[in-house]
Amino acid sequence: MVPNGDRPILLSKDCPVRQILDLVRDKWIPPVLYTLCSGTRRYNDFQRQIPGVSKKMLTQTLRQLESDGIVERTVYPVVPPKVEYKLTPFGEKLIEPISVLADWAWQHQEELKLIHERRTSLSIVT
Amino acid sequence: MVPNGDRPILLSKDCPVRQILDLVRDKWIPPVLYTLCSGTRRYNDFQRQIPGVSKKMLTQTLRQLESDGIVERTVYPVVPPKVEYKLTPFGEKLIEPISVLADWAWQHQEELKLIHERRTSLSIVT
DNA sequence: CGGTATCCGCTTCGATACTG
DNA sequence: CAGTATCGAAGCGGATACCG
Repeated sequence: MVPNGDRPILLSKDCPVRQILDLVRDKWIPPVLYTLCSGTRRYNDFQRQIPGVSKKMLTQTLRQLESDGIVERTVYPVVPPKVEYKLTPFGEKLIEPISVLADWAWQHQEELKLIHERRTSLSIVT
Repeated sequence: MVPNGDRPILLSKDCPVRQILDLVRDKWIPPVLYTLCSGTRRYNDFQRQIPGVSKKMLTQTLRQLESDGIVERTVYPVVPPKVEYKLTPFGEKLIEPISVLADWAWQHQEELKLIHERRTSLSIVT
């Protein structure tokens, strides 16, 4: 982030920082990754553990992560259908830096709480 | 991120992780913070250094960051107008974890590049 | 120079209904 | 159980014009 050295700009589509931020920008990707941290999950597990996610968005997110090589999808040919999702090795590596962000957030939750409260109180006025 | 211990869920609005992710989700916040890393900046500096940002979004982003206590805005009563922006102490602290994310992205740019290329080639097909 | 104001397209996302 | 299909509202964000 800090412009040490002579790295290219953060803003072009070719910039890796831009690319990882784009991953995080996806509303449901962090919740899904979080759910997958502790192991293999089934479709319904996500629906129960992630409050407010619709089937549409859940499927869309899982498909995206699958085609990104972050999540592996396994279909068992049984009735009723059984589908399992788990992190790929790359997916597990991706957890690391996000964890750092998460840890920092927990350590500074008081400041973040202030920001959030100020934002919501403003949006009520407007 | 990793659900070690018995931390509350990442998904509620009260969760600090959710809150910092919401900051990063804002399209123009990372570019603006990046620009501010190396010191005080004026309005026009952002417009020149951040390709593609409109005045509307730039102003909106700066106002947001100001009311969040992340950026400090100083107006000099001169003609022509002169306005300076800089990070607050909290803003500078906020740079740390994002830097970690950025460093990770640079170290894994090959994998990220693959993801990005796959995504864009798919969107052309669709 | 450093903004506001307005219009509007486009994506995002939630709700609902249906399926193998 | 694990999806797919369709619709429509909301709002993000770009373009343009104007202002103190």
